[in-house]
Amino acid sequence: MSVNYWLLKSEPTEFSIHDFKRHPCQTAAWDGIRNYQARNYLRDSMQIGDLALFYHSSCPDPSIVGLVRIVSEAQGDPAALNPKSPYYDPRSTPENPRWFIRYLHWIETFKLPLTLAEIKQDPILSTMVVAHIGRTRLSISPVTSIQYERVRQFVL
DNA sequence: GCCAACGTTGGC
DNA sequence: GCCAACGTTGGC
Repeated sequence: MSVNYWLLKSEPTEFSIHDFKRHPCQTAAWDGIRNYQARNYLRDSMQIGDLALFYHSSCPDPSIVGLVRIVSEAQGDPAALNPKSPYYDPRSTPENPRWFIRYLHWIETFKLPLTLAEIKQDPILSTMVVAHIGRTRLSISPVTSIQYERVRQFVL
């Protein structure tokens, strides 16, 4: 079983890579996914041990800023069951969850973040899903091993 | 704050 | 099942 690579988007004002590093056990639930394609990646395609590039969006300089690891199976998102949560969804039940979370573990904050502008300029990285207008809404996207290795060359 | 892109909803 | 209207995302 090989390791898959992913890219996960987070707004740094909500939860940044720096918040992640300071989080207890450097482990946090990845929750609030309310997009079906992202849900399917999270629930069906991710495997424990997979690596994910951590991307800061909706900020002055959108960038890949670090690396995290998927450390749990998919679990029902409890926020979907809480009527007071902005992520509440009455169609989700404990027996039949509609939305899911994964626990992630912080691995690394890159010394040199890789900006979206740089991603778009690179012939290999410009093929990444995140670089394409219209796919920017996808909060979880797959990354190839070639793309991942290319990112590593920049952030070293 | 603008707006392109596109997912979701709901009437038919 | 089509598709118009609407809502959301997110770069700029």
